[in-house]
Amino acid sequence: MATIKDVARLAGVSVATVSRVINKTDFVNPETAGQVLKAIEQLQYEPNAVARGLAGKKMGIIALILPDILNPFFPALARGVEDVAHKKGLTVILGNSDDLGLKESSYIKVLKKKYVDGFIIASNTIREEDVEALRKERIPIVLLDRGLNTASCAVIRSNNREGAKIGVQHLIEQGCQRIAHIYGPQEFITARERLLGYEEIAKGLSGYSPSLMVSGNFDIEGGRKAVEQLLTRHPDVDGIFAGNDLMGVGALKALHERGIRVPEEVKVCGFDGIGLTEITEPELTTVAQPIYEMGKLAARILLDEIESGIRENSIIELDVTLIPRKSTQ
Amino acid sequence: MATIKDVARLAGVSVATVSRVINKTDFVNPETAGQVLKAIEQLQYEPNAVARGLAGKKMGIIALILPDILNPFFPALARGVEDVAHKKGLTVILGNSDDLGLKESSYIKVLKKKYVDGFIIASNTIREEDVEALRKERIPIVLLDRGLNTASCAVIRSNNREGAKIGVQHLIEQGCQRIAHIYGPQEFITARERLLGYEEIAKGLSGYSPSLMVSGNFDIEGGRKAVEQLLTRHPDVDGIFAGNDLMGVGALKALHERGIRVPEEVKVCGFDGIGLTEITEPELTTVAQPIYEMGKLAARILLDEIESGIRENSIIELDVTLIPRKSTQ
DNA sequence: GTATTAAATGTAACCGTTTACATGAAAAAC
DNA sequence: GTTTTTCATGTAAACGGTTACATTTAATAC
Repeated sequence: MATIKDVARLAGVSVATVSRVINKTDFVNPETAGQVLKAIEQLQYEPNAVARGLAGKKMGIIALILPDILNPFFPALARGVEDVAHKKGLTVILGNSDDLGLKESSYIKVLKKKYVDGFIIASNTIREEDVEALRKERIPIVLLDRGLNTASCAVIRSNNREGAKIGVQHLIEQGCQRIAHIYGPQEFITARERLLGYEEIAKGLSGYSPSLMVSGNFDIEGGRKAVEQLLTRHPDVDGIFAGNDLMGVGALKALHERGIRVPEEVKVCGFDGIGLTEITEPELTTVAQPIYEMGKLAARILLDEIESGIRENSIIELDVTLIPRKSTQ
Repeated sequence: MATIKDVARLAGVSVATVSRVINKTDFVNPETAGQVLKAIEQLQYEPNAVARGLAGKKMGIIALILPDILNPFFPALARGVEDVAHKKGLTVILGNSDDLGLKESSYIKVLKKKYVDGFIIASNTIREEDVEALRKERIPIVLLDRGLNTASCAVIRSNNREGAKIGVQHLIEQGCQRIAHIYGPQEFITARERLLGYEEIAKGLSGYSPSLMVSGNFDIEGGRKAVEQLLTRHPDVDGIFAGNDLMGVGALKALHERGIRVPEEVKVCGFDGIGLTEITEPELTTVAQPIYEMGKLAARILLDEIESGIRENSIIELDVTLIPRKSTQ
């Protein structure tokens, strides 16, 4: 592969001039520039990204660290990030943290050494110190789904509490009186917020009882078990608001196993809006986050910060939308 | 951040010696090495990966290019690749090609400039020339699901034809007589092989007819439409072998809409073994590929080639396994 | 007509490693 | 007691760019 020196030689100029032409970083006599461009064309020259990276401390790579790409929530996010990055000529490094602080830190450490331009981290467990360390080194970072106590960097999330209220409200409108909630791990702010949203509305119902809230671990199996537990406590539930779609699916499964008809006897609403909700039987009503858009937005904000160098601290809360389907009609 | 020069200074040796200690690339007096190690520790020194990359033409990054991470087949693959890479201290760059040759080439071009150590490409459309170009520059590459005509690099895939035979055989064993096949785009070798496998077995059935084969585009909607078409042609089908799980899901949906009971009236079998198959109602019998394992294997082979420098040309065909579920019992 | 400024380009240091080659000291060979 | 090896380390040239600063020439000011 040709190097900048080859181009300089062929064009009869110095490497500095070639660099100037390539990067449009300084004025170059149009005639000279023409020579350089011709040489570049002739040699099929392409600047080496690593050399550039070494000189400029930026490799044109953004790091996307998320809990687990196998969790159906994250592919859409990743795709959103990648689409924006790709359009701007950047590439994306993907890391699965399994929500393990240690793994996260290790990714950050390794990737800093690779001069990634910035980080997008979807994490419920990231430590404050990690964010601070990045901030100190002026490495841009955008967080997804992280608590607002930390406004030391841009945070993108959806309006979880409002979403929960919308979901519960919908169940009420569909005629439910005894509405249960399956909540996710309370370390996760998203799970906490949704629980609060549920409580806020459900508390006002005549059939309300705190024991209508059961824990479900954010996965299918958790949702199933939660419903089994719930049914022994409250055989008379007529609505279930699941803290995410996976638990919603689990709920549907458990109900189906027990021969309880959805939506006739019990209505179920999920949260997230992942693709799965369209293939259950019945299809699952859900409070949908704009997942793909969140990924795109995160990438855009990060790229802005990378380009401008000015730190973005805002917390952006995106609206969710109810998608009514068979499971509640 | 401390550099190798700082370490050299503090330890009172040359940078070459430090480099030797770090990389164990040459003998160093244990006492000197001790000094160096102490200095490294004291300065919290970590070698800069980009400088290393520039010097060694390897960034410790592997590129994973796949059609679309949103397609539920691929997250498991990506996770397999990433897990192996991470264990060896490498990172993974993810690219979505949308099965567009142009996008693929563009990724390859960009990533070569970033000195990625190697490529894993899951593609049905990759061009021979792209592979050759990489081979020529001695950049390791592993292909997933690509035709055997090209044995100029390692290829990993599962035994699609055999899998199809197993699936159809299973339907027969469950008592089906008129078994239809929904096939994927015939540009894809996987789709062709599965079709061939189906034909091989189905041809022998008394109720066989070529019009039992309908095209379905490898997605849910395609599967649904295919079944609608199929039912007008052959209202008496009693078994459907879908070329992949997504079309299998579509088939279930179409049948459900028409009030045709699965498995009582029609049995359905999919192919791939993605997670979706466990949440349909009824759960979908499928011929499962070891997706996660394929990802791991691809990464392992690639890493071997990267380390050893010796070119791997084998075609590895992995076994598939039938997972019998409600949709065929 | 000299001083000042602007325009265009070159020189060389720097980014942080690796590594071929050179060097010097000590050990082995004769 | 030289000569040859071996061992341990240093020197400096890559790797392939960017960029601060210097330099040269032409244009403008006075």
